[in-house]
Amino acid sequence: MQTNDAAPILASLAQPTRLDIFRALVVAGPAGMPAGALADGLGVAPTALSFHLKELRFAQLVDSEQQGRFVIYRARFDTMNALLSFLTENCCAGTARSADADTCCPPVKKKQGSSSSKSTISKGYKS
Amino acid sequence: MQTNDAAPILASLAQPTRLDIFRALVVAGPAGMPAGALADGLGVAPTALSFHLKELRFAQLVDSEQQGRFVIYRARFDTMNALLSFLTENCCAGTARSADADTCCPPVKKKQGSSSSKSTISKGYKS
DNA sequence: TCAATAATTCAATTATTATTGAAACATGCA
DNA sequence: TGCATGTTTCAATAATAATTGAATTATTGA
Repeated sequence: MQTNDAAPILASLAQPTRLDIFRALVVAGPAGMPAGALADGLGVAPTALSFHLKELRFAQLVDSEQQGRFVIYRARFDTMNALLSFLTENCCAGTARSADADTCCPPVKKKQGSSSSKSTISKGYKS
Repeated sequence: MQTNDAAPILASLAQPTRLDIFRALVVAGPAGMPAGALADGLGVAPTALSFHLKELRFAQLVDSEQQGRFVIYRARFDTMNALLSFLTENCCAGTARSADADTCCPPVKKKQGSSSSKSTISKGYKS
């Protein structure tokens, strides 16, 4: 994944209603939920819900499947996993990962002076 | 963390330039980088960079510190960790976490029929 | 003090997103 | 067929965000 793939996915999660929708679908798990149950549960107007679900589907964060007159929505864990990997992939650059619950690396007491690591964008500057 | 805390943080990452800035700062680690080096490395106009850094600072994703005539920016790992925890906290609802690299849970072959889990928003519907 | 460098603020423009209500489409059942 | 339910589309409006260039502030060194 790259910046330009990740940004639209993040954008679709960056809206309270959509974030709530996605989280509800994560909790619902593989069984998914029909649109109406989401609307009722979250107190969102059907029109607004449809709009947000469309955004989430476009970002590949959810799947939908028609079941009778319901449309069942499911969270796409594969996309979420790819996003999380992308967000954490440079997190531990050069440092060991904490044994603790932290997913991204904590600030580490570093020793100064070793010249810039693998960054392609670091640029010399004199302090 | 709650939806309304997470959404603005996600929003500040949901913009390609800002995502690149943040990732560059993650790679730079605790030493951080001055604004100008980011501008040069990423090819962003100083004005635009300032705008985006302000957004990131507002979202508490970066810190800044004046050092001489440079302003050094650093990624805030604490905020990123909190965000990642929030995004993954319901991921494995009821299912064992994969031993693999997946941070969020993969879809699991589920058995149907057990009534809705701990969701507060699930709502009965007949398929 | 003056000039040069680093960074930010301001104002104007453009582009994108979210919300609403009305209408339309689709499915299931009497 | 015809009505009720579930969901989506459309059009209009309101709100937010991003980009640009010019001007401003702050720091350093000649």
